[in-house]
Amino acid sequence: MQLSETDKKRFTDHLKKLQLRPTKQRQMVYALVCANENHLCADQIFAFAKKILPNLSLATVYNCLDSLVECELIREINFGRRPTRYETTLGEHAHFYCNDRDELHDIELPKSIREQIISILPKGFNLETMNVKFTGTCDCHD
Amino acid sequence: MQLSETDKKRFTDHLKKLQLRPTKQRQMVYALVCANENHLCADQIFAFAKKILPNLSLATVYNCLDSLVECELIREINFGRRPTRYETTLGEHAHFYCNDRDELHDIELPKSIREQIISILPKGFNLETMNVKFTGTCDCHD
DNA sequence: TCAATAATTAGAATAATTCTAATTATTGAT
DNA sequence: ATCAATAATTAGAATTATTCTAATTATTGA
Repeated sequence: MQLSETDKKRFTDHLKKLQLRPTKQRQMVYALVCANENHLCADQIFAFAKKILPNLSLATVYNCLDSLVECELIREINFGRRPTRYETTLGEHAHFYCNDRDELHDIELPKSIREQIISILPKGFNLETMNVKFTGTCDCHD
Repeated sequence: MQLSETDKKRFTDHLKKLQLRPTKQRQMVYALVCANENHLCADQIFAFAKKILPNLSLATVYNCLDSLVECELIREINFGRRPTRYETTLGEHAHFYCNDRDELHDIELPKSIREQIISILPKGFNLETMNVKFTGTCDCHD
């Protein structure tokens, strides 16, 4: 639940760039997103964080997540109508959503393929984000 | 707002395969999804359809959409936390969501690229759907 | 035409998220 | 360190999209 020195620096630096304050709530939320492979959603983060910051409000978790996304420390992942999940913004990859187990898996996306995908965009489309998403079932039992 | 002969046949055939009944509500909803390039969402479909079927209920629109998806006449498109939109299942393509105008655009996705993307999935992942999604802004004024 | 079954309806309920207004914390300037 | 200005947090209400429920109506095959 603690940030490494590197992540702590990343945390303060990214926030500072947008003049956002490094509050303990934001740090807690960021630490939880970093610590979990499992791509937590807001209410899971709230449940965990509440144990350590008992006065924490769910609205604050949403606010924190929004500002962490804004300064690009974390990214949103949406699948269908399921609640938004979050991950740290380290490296590009695709996502696989397992219907059976309601779980997300990261899938490595080679840079060359990523570039090919982006190249299909015609003129006049100004790209901000690109996502590759799979759904299905999987044999993983982690 | 009327289905072509081809689409009408597609409609009854697909439903029949799953023993679903070709009701006038389902046909209306299907016709609206087919007729609109604009990838309507449930409440837009409801608003249009209500003019023609005044007793129509929003729940029915959701039910119809669900059964049309189930028998693969239409497909859901989700972007972030926005309401689900729908399109007919004709051909594979990617989607571009324009943040400025809250609009979806179809982007042609060459088969070869699609195959390459699918090939990144490791063993143990049993694919059901694959989606390529872009966000950004665009110059389109349609 | 009738019974069985499926679909529709209206409205209530839910889930995730956003908003609001009051309180508290953080910041940079003194 | 202190203070004013500003930003963030909080609790709870509100909203949005969607789903559920139970009663009514339509469709189907015999």
